[in-house]
Amino acid sequence: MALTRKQREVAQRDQLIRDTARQMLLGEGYHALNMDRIAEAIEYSKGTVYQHYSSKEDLIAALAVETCAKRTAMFQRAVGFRGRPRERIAAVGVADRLFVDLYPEHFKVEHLMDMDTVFDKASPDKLEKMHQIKDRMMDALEGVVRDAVEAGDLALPEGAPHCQVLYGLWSLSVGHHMIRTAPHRTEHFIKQSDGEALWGNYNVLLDGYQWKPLSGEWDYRQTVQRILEEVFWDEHQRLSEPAGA
Amino acid sequence: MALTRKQREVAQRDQLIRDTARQMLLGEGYHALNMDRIAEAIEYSKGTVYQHYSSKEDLIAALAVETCAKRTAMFQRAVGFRGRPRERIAAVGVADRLFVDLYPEHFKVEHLMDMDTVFDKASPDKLEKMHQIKDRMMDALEGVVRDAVEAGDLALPEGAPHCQVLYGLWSLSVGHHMIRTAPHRTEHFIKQSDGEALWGNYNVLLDGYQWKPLSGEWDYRQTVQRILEEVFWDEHQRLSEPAGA
Amino acid sequence: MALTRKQREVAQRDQLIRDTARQMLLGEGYHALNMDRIAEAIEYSKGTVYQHYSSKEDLIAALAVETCAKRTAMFQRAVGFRGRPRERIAAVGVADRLFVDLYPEHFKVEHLMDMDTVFDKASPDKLEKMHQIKDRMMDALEGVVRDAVEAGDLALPEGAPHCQVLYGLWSLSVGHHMIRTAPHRTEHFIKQSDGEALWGNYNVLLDGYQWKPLSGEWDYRQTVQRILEEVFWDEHQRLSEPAGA
Amino acid sequence: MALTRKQREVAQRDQLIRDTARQMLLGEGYHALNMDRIAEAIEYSKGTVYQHYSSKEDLIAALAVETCAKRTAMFQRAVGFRGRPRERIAAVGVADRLFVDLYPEHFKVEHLMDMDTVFDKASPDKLEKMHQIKDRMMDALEGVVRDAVEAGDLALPEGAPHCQVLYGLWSLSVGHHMIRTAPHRTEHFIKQSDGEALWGNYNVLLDGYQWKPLSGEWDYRQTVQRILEEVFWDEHQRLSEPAGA
DNA sequence: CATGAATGAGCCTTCATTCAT
DNA sequence: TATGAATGAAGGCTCATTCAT
Repeated sequence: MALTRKQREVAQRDQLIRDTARQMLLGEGYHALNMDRIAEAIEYSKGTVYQHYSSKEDLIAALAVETCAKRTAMFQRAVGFRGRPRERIAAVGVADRLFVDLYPEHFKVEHLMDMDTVFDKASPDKLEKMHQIKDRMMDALEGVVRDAVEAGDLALPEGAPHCQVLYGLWSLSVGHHMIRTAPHRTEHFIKQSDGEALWGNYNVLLDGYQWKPLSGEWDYRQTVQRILEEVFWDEHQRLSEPAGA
Repeated sequence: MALTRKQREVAQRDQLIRDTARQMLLGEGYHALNMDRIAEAIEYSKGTVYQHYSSKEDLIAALAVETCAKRTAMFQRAVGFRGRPRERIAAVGVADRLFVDLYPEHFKVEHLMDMDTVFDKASPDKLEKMHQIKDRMMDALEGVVRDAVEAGDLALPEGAPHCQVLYGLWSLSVGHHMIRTAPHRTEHFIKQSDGEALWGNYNVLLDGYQWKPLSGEWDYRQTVQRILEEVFWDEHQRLSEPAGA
Repeated sequence: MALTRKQREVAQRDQLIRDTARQMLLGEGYHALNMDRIAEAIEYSKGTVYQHYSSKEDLIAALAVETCAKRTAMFQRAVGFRGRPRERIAAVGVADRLFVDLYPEHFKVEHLMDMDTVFDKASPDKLEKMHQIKDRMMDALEGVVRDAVEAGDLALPEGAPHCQVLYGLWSLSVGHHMIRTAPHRTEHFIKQSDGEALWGNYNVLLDGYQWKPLSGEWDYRQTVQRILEEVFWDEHQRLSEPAGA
Repeated sequence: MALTRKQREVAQRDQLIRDTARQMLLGEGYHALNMDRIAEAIEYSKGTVYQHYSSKEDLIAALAVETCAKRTAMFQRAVGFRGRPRERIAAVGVADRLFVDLYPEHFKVEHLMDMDTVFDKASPDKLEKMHQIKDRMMDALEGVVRDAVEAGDLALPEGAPHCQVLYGLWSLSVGHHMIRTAPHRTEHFIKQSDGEALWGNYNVLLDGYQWKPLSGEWDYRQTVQRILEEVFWDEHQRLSEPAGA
């Protein structure tokens, strides 16, 4: 048990490094993200940072893996929500909404992995892990679509492949994230609260696919409330608290 | 008039610089984009490049402005398509589809502007211009939505602000672009041809908004054909030609 | 006596460290030689390595001292070979030949001591020891030359100081070692087996000094055989065995 | 012709960089040799140094190539000395003696090329050039040996390959250089002036090979004088001048 | 105007060494 | 005594930017 404390410290610092890196990325942009500044910010030496991540690219990959894993886990839990497929896919939407707020820089990091030399220099096991996580995410989502089709709740348009609906939801989500985290003046169309914009379109798209809404009267609010309470209470609480707490 | 030739040469080189920068960005990624390589590629000196763009950030901003202007222009032309609002907004969808293929790096550049120090160092007039362009784009798009509502073709869901539908379309588009240009393995959901995926969801979203389709039988293909012929013949031709020509 | 086991363990580890360092130097070059890798290779911690050697330079000095001592010891035994001076100096030649094969990195290490900061940072007693060893080596060698001169077997050229012959042999040896351990393409002149090249010139140089060969017919092979059997049987055996044994 | 001045300046700085690097290597050892210090010493920026040599390894390779070329050139001139083979090979000896004094760090640099990652990172053309230079050197030397054999001046010992004599001379030279440039206390055997030690053994080795000396009485001094005057006057003068001049 | 040599701040990374446990 | 996490000086290299020609 003597080791456990050390290990905990290491794990904590691991987290600290990633959080710091994320914050920099979000706050001051890509160019502000460098190993020197991270070391300075966490008040450890550069060498120590390198004992956690063998290179800058490895760190970036770790950031991506971490949030991707969180996202997958949230989606898996969402998919497990008890109810009709439409309710379960709605839970995914809720998960996504929460995820944006919890990890607003997620797609920034993912995009970084493309622009940079990350693929060449990140440790292969991280890349492999990443791929597995994404596979699991797709499996979960596809499960809901399949269930919906089987249950007769969803009839895909003729010629539309099985995955098109997922691609639509995915695009909406990615686009939303990108627009959200841009420092641009986007007040053009965003006159709604952050989540509303995504959530509204999310459901409209599902409606467009004629994914059968629940029992005549579909009460968004109530279902969302149930999802939050039954599946994402922790995340919901965390976001409701004042930021500094 | 003696100056005119000079001016033309300058403008040509301007274009050459931007095209070269774009190509590098798309082909070899952000890290390969540097002033040395650009100068080398265009076979002019670095000093000359700096006479066109006062800094690297200024060049990147210019790239963004250029494609954004193209996009706006295409959207404006799309909006001017003669027909019912649904046809006009379909024309916007067609424009977007063409735009992705013509300037696949557009959102990469836009994203660069966020991650980088671009906003601080790019010339203010470029940023101003950018804003104007985006405003014009929004005006054009909003016009269609307003017309649709006035014509009774579109009834926005209760509580949904006027711009939500645009935000949905915009997110879809941005998300699609980002996913497209990622070197990731995205074969997960993309089993359709490039344009299909976007186009399909674009229309489903409109359907979701219950934006009235034309005259009972809505013939996608025929309308698209008309749009291409009447509005985007040039762009369509350019994309159909063999790349090298 | 309880300590003795501990002491033995320490001495063993001492040897292990030096052997490991040597192997790295020979196999992967100077840049691969660092305290981290040594610690890893011997499966002890870096701190432990530092308990043996107070600095990297101290370790390198120890390597040099060790092989230098071996070399001196071999030369002293060679010099003690029973026979005429020419036979005794031949025994030195045989010793050198064997030494190259046993410690091919010896001059690499010695050279390192020059290039590096070794002299400033190695423990003074090691440097002192080194000097003593070299003195002893010279004493042994000079003894043979003196005996040869006294016995009338060798008449140094006019004006040639007493030590010139030794300097010649020494240069030959050092040069041979350096050429041998270079990864260069040296196939230019080396068409002989490894030892032959050195051995041949060694004797030719002695002949050049008109160092009287034994009894009319000088049989290289037989004398070498006798030297190996009577003086260097162990070393000879060790080199004849398969490497892995 | 306008360019010529620039080019001259560049060439001069090229030389300055190499000279500075050499000086550091000789004076303060390998660890003192780094790009920062070189830049500082030549009073140019690091970037400028890198415009001359693309990497540290490339610079080291350049050092080696330069002195190796000088050496080859000197040997080629020596070989061209008019006289019997023995006189010509003596001229090579003289060349070597001068070379040691002119470029005392030569073999240090050559050795560096082995220890370092030089082979991997130096520009391939430099490595190729190096090889060619060495080939030319060997050709020149072999020519003399062949001529000596054909002229009946030299009868190689039975079984000794054609190149053994060259290997002997080469070893002597390398060994001498290494011993000379070592900061060790080598006063053990070196009681002669610098050149004497090498020169003496050089000739003794040739005698050992029974390479026929000239006309009964062979006058070293006079021949050396002739060689210096006819072939290496420049080098000889340069070395005779006070160092600082 | 065009050039491209020169600059130097800044970044990533390594590794000898120390010291609290 | 053994450990190995932490340190931070040092070094290699890049690249946006300037300016004398």
